[in-house]
Amino acid sequence: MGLDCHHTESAHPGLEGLALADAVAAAATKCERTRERLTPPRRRVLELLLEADAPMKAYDLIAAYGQDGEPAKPPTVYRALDFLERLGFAHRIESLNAYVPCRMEGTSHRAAFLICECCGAAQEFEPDFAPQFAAAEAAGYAVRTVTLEARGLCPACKVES
Amino acid sequence: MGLDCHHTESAHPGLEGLALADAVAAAATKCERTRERLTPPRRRVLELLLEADAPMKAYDLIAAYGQDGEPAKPPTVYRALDFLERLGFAHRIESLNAYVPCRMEGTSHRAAFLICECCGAAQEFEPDFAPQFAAAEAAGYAVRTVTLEARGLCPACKVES
DNA sequence: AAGTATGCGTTATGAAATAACATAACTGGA
DNA sequence: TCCAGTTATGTTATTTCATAACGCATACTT
Repeated sequence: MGLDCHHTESAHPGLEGLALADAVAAAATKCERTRERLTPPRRRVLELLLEADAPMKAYDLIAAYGQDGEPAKPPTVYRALDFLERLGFAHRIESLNAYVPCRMEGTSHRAAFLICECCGAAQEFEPDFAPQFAAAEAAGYAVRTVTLEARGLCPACKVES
Repeated sequence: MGLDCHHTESAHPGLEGLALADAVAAAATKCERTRERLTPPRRRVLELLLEADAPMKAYDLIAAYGQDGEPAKPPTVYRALDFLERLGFAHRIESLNAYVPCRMEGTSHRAAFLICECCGAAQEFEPDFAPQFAAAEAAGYAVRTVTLEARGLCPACKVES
């Protein structure tokens, strides 16, 4: 999927310049409030995710890490991703083995994505998990996190296919 | 997660003997109806999934494949898994990199799981994706498949923890 | 200042999945 | 029944994804 799609529009073009700086600053502020540390590797990985137009693979992040072209070592990036996920700044998309910055406001432990199988775009949306929660409670489960990944075609790709 | 859980009960104990044979026979019948072929490797992997008490990793299947202890080659198992997923006989649980036999009747392209972070059990449940579908349609997406994975504690583990 | 916890750098390894190509087995016509 | 097309398997090797383990550095906390 998502191989050689010619639909070049991106639902979420990456951030640049001021917008990028603002987004990083906002994350830094949030960290300060909770006494978390947005250290250089964490900040760098967050930047890379925010700059990207599409979900990034861990090894893409590793390759892009150094401004000078030097790659990072894998644990550097995986640790940063763990942190960013823990704080709700990023999500892992399981079915893609890829990562995106969080586009939603409140960082509840929930994430829902519409993934285009043609162009590879992944759009986060606000999930309403009420029926699923109800089913889980009925089964006696105590739910902590929920992730949902819907696969199909985005509006642009739907038209042309 | 699911490391050294002492809660030995399994929500879905594996099948044995007649129950196992019946389940495989049922799959064979379904295949005949749609002119699909339940070949020996496919049948063997399905058996292994049905026998298991919990989600199985691909390399567990590879190791357990031969009755004589001989492992399978990875492509053998991955191809069988592709087939079983395509026909709705098995599901991949993305957040575990593991596979389970389908426990639900109708094989729609949907799957929802309650995954216990303590004992590793994964219970399939019937999803009601109405609100998510509505959200997707509203965004212009044409949804093909949906998977949902809820993580938390199963009833048994909830009590003791 | 000492002790503890957290994070980073580094090397190496482990785990999960697929590419590529050759061979074999079904399927459906002529 | 033979041939051609398709589908499935066997096999080797490789790629992709992720973590273990260790030592050092930095930051909180008493």
